[in-house]
Amino acid sequence: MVSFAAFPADGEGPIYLRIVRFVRAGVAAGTIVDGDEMPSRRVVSALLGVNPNTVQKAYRLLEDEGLIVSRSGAKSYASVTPETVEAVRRKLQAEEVSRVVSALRRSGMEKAAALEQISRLWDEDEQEGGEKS
Amino acid sequence: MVSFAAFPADGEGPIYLRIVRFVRAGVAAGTIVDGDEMPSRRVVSALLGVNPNTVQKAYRLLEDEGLIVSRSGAKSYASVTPETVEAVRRKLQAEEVSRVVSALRRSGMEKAAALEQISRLWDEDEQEGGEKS
DNA sequence: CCAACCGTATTACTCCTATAATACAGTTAT
DNA sequence: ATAACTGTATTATAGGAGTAATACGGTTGG
Repeated sequence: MVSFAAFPADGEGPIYLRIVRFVRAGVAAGTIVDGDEMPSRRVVSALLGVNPNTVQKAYRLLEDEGLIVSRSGAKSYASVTPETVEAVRRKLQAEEVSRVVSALRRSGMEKAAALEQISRLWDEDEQEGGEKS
Repeated sequence: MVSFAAFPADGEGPIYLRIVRFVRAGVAAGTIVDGDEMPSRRVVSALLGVNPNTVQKAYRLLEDEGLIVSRSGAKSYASVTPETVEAVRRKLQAEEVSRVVSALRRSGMEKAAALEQISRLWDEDEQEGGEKS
C-alpha cells in the first residue's frame, strides 16, 4: 500500500499538483513499485484535510501519465514499468524547464534572447552571483 | 515621440505585459532614446483598443524599472540612460538566465536537451494541467 | 444479496487576475 | 482663466483556477 505519511505538510503550488509530484517522486525513488495499491481518494483526502475531488484531480493526472490504473468502483493501483519510470524522469525535468520558462516569460524576455543567453552561460559555472539591484 | 505603430497585433500573455515588453525591446534596440515623449495612456489605449488603465498598468511597471518618468498631469517621457539600460539588461539576463542555467544543470540536464525543451515549451507554458482528456 | 466501500460526474463557491468604467486631480497652451 | 489635455485612484466586471458539496453508479467481500 502506497503511504502518504511522508507527504510534506508545507509545499508550493496547488494541493493536487503536490500530490502528483509526491507520487512521481515515489516512483522515481523506487518507494512505489508496480502493482502497489493506492489509498482511495477519500482516505487521502481525509489525511490531507481536503476534498476527495482534489485528490481525484491528482489521480486523474497520474492516470494520464500511466502511473496508476483505476477501475470504476474498484481500487487503484500503481503501474510502474521501466517505461513509466523513464516518463516520470522526463516529466520531472520538463516541469523544471516549465517553471524556468514561465519565470523568463514573466520577466518579459524574448524567446530568442533567452535561448541565446542560456546557451552562452551554460558552461560558465561561476556565474551565479545572486546579488540584486 | 515613441511610436506604437509597430506594436504587434497578436501576441501572447496579457496586454499590459505585452506593452511592457514592447517598450523594453525598443529601449534595448535603441529605437527609444532618452527624453523621447511617450504617447499618453489614452492615446495608446485608443490605438490598441483597450482601457487607459490597462496602459497605465504597463506604464507603472515601466516607471518602476526606471524606463519612463511621469509627472501627474504632464506628459511622460522615456528615461533611457546607461544606468536604466544596464538595469534592464541585468534584470533580464544576468538574474534570470543564470538562475535558469544553474537550475537546469542541477537537475542533470544536457545542454542540448535543455535548449530544445525550452524552445518547445516556450509557447505552451501551461503548468502541466491538461493534455488528453 | 447488500452493505460498505470504491471511482466518477456535476455543480457551486471562492479567490485572483486582467480589464473596464468612472471619477478625480494636475499641467499647459491659449 | 479655462479648455483640453495629462496622470492617477477607486471601484466594478468577466473569466479562470483551485477546491468543495453533493449525488450517482460500479465493485467486492461476507
